Amino acid sequence: MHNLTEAAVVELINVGYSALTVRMVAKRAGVAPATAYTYFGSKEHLVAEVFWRRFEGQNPRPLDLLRSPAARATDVLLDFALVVADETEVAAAVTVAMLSDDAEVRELRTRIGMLLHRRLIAALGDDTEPIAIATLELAISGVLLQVGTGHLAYDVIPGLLADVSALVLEGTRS
Amino acid sequence: MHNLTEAAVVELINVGYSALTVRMVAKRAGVAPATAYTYFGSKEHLVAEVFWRRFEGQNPRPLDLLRSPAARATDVLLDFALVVADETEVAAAVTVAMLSDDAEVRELRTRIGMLLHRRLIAALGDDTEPIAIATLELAISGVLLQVGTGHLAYDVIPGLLADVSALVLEGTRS
DNA sequence: TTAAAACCTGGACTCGTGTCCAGTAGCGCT
DNA sequence: AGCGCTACTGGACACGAGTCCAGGTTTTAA
Repeated sequence: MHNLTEAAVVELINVGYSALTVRMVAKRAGVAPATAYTYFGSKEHLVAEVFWRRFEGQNPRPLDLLRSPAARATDVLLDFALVVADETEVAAAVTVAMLSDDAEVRELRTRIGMLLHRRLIAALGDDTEPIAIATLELAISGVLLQVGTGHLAYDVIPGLLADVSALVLEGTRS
Repeated sequence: MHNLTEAAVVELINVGYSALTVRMVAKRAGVAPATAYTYFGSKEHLVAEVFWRRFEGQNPRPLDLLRSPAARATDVLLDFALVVADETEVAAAVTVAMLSDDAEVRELRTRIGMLLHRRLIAALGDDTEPIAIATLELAISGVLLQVGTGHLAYDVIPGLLADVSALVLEGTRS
């Protein structure tokens, strides 16, 4: 079952999301297709789970109050993005899968959103302007989306997120 | 062929994206499935085309220099979001479809991104900070995504976009 | 040791995707 | 009227998603 998500990653890297078949993932994990479907109700659920496992399993950097709020926000967002962004195929797959209207995927989506929200609040303090938090959350969705579509390269993400955080939290423009 | 995109919208509203079948859309448009596939190489392409047609066909409000830059940006973003956001099913479908790695969809994605970019530049002037434009673009992607997943309701969009524009372009926080 | 419970398996099934192609209808042009 | 071009058709095809189930294997616990 753990093997399944790992096998899914390998398949993603090898053949990409659209060519990924549950049957192949199952074979790679040494398991019958029917078994795979008892754990993951859909291809989307399987792939979305990859993201959730990695994100949840991450231990966030400790809060460092000496750094600026913008720097702390950047760290949180960067951790989030880097969960998958260094493997373009995986990022693309996860982005698509996460949009499914599958019940299990919806559940994961909610959990991920809440965890990210909590981490941002933890990093910034709960007296931060809600609109600033919301804007950061919208921006990071956008980043994931752009990475998934290949319109944003991996190596510009850190700089971009730092700029966005600075703009949103400090009004540092240009 | 025009009938096809219109039929697709009806189907989306009736049964949603995952249950939408090209065969049904074709039948509704009074055309054989094979014919549908000569115009649209994939289900994703068909749905993405709905967005593109509507967005391109929109005639943008005239530039009103008396209003603030933030207000002008809000208009552009709002026009973009409202292309589909008032029909949740359509928004969800378009968001998913747009992520496909299909060549035709990639093409549409690029065109849409460029047109939005041009409209923002036209509204704000080409001396606007690139990071501000980029943040707005990321945020609007995020909005589309959140609407598509049902995590953002239609009626909060105008207020949200106005707040984001104000924050990003004027540093108006709280 | 043995019975019950939990888990896995192969294989069949429905249905939609996307492709292909030989045939036909319709249209403009001469 | 006759020609040719383009558009559409229907039907067959390979293949994967997701479901189902009867039977087998392993685990647990008595």
